Amino acid sequence: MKYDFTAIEQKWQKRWQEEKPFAAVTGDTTREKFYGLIEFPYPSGQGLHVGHARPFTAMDIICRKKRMQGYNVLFPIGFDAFGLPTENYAIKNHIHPAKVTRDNIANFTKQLHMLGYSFDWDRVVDTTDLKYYKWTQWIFLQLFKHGLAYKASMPVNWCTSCKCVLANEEVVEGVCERCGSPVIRKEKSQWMLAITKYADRLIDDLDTVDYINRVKIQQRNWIGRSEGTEINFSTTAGDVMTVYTTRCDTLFGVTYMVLSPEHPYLKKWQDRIANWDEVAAYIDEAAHKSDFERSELNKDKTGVRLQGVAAINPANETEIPIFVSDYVLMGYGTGAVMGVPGHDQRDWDFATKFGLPIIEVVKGGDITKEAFALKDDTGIMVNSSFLNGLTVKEAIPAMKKWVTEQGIGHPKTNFKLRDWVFSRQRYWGEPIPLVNCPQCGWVPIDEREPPLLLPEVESYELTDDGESPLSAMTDWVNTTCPKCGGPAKRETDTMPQWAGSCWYFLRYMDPHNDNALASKEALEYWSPVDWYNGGMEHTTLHLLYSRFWHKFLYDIGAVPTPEPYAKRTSHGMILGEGGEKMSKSRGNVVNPNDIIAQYGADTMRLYIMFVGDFEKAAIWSTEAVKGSKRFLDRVWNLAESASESEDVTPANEAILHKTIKKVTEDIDELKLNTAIAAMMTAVNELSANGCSRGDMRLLLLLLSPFAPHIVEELWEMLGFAAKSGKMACQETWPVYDESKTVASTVAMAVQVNGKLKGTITMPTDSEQQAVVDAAMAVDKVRKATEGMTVVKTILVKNRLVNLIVKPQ
RNA sequence: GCCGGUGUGGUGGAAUGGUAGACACAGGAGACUUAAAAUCUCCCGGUAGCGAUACUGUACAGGUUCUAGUCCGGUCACCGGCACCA
Repeated sequence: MKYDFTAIEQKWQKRWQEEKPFAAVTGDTTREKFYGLIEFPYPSGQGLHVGHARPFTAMDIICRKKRMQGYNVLFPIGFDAFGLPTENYAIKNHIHPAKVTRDNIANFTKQLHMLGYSFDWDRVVDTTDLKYYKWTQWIFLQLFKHGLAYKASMPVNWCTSCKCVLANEEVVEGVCERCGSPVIRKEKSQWMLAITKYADRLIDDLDTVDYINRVKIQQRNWIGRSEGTEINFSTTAGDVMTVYTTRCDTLFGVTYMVLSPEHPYLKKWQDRIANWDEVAAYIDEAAHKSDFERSELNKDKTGVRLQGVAAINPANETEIPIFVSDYVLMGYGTGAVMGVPGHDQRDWDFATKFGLPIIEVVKGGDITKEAFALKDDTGIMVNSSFLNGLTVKEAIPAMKKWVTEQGIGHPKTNFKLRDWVFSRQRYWGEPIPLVNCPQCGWVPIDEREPPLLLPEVESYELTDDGESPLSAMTDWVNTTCPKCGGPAKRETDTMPQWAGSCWYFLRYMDPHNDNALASKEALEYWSPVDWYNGGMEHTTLHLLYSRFWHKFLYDIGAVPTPEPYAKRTSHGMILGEGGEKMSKSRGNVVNPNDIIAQYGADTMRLYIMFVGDFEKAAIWSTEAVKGSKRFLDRVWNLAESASESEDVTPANEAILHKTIKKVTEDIDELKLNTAIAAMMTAVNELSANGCSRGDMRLLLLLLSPFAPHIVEELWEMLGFAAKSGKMACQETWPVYDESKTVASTVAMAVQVNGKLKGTITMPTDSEQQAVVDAAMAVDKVRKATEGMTVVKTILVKNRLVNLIVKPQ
């Protein structure tokens, strides 16, 4: 019989879905659970991409093995379906985004089935489903009620093409992450989420979870905790000006101050500033630049000195000038910095340009050439009164203590992380369930009322002033205040795409619940997610946001664990044939459907796992796919030629046990490429030795998570299915016997002075004397040791012997 | 600039400090075939040699060690992230 993959795959996919579904979770909550999670896809019009196949296949393998090992496994799938591409497509083609979403989900579903993934299809989640997003809205309302959602007028990133506010995280190199158009700054009243209130816990609790290191490091750097000091400077204007510094030890070296152009004192001091016209012009210029332009253009420092106002250095009572310069950011610290040109390179550049004095307060560098910033702990304090003679490390706490005692400052922790801009002036997103009442302010809709439906609109186009399309729907906008009953208006902004993905893994635990986001029992049993795999690109966005929401839900008692994911791994990208990113414009996108049609889904699954180290980027090669197909052909032929015996062939025992061990361990460590290589080696050996049905049985069980269709077919063909009444995927995962993985003899390397001279075959666990005797019998060893004395022998059991020799 | 990662045959990639190149792809030789495809067998880092073999080889130049692709310090290149963060 021929290996007809198309027929086989259709047969088994149908059976798994209709006749013998095996992937649904069991209600048996006494069994140990395993919750394996992949990042649910955005159902784009392009359909599934080989980039999806890599993480999906890996987690499918892990979950299929866990099921065979007896776990109660939850392996769900869903769709993150709100978002701009769908909305833009809808606008362009005049099709309702809900319809676009439905069609795309149907297409994705078909493609996912074609790859044989063992998702629990009863638990599909769609973020645009009212039954789902009413709970997204519910979580938002809880955030609002706890003061973590607030409205603020602030400069926001405004995409000139999408006509939409973007989060800082969505702006890449000054352009919109999605459409590539320039982003400018614009003042707008926005809903914000106070993620910064959780900054400390988001960092500290990383110690409690098993994430790969680079994810932890990236999150820590993104949150950017910095332990410093706030110090108050008095000014000749009478106002006290507060600065933030991590180097309070250099206070005696401060020779000027700089304010950010947005600093409120500038306007306040307008009448005192003699050169106000010049200052105002500078402020205006800065306001018209995007963040990107500001950082681009500021390689050369610019700024204006304020005439008529000065500050006093509290350490030595010296009067120092104040500047305004756009290298100081209003959004970080206090929007004001103290200038220490001797020990900060930016300050040094600035002081040199404006001819300001440079004072050395830490000895160790040459401040006439460049700033002596903190390197190692080499510097010793000078010109600093009571700090003189101390190291920098000693001086920092000493100065913190001093400013605190003097009442002019205090230690302060700052974060780079900003609060999350949560509004979008868009249609295709969750409506924000708030009402603005002229009497009562912002009021949440009544949670007991029917959920706030995203209404049908005539047009999804933005209004001319950049407001959401919803704002044009006066029937919907005009409502009554839930509190006082007076006339009020609904919020017309919607939530960003990240909202729905913040908690979807909770919904999978109990997806049809109408009374809660999930039942307490389901949450208790399934939390936390045992293993979450996803892309590195989501490390600082989705992964951080969802940890934040989850911590909040934990605080209000809605979920039982402080962290959502126990373990996080990350896959590398699949690059096109030329080693470049796959993209439509490069024309190097590989469609999994084409590979499935030509080679079958099992080959596709195997190849995408065999292509390389899972965590690293890998280059796709359609040529190399053949190798995986050939392997399956060999498995097929081997099964057909297997002898009737259901016992394991003695000659194959060692290789089979070794392979069970290797595949079992490699799957747990996500080393799927070497697991497959081990099975290839086993097949090569079994072919050479001749194999029985008993041998085949073990091999098929190991291969079952990787290439499930062909395995089920062969399982049936060899009569195992008829005998046990079970499919291979329902069988018990094979266990290896350590003693059987070891062969009776081993090949050992013989070295003389560390150089390889030959190999010898020895009984396993041979003692040193026997090994040395055998080694000395090797011609090359005898030659190399002739006339020499062996001064030392190093034996590594079952691996090598190294003879250290010296002339006699 | 800072943070993280990577550097191994023609290619993708393997190697708890212990025989570098497993397993594949491509290539070469042969078998089968009228022929091709498929399949099977063998070869396949470099230099020298008919060959046994010798030397050499994991980005570069060092160090530690009986032994280094692996550990340590330095340099270079590439990839990803952040970027005036005080």
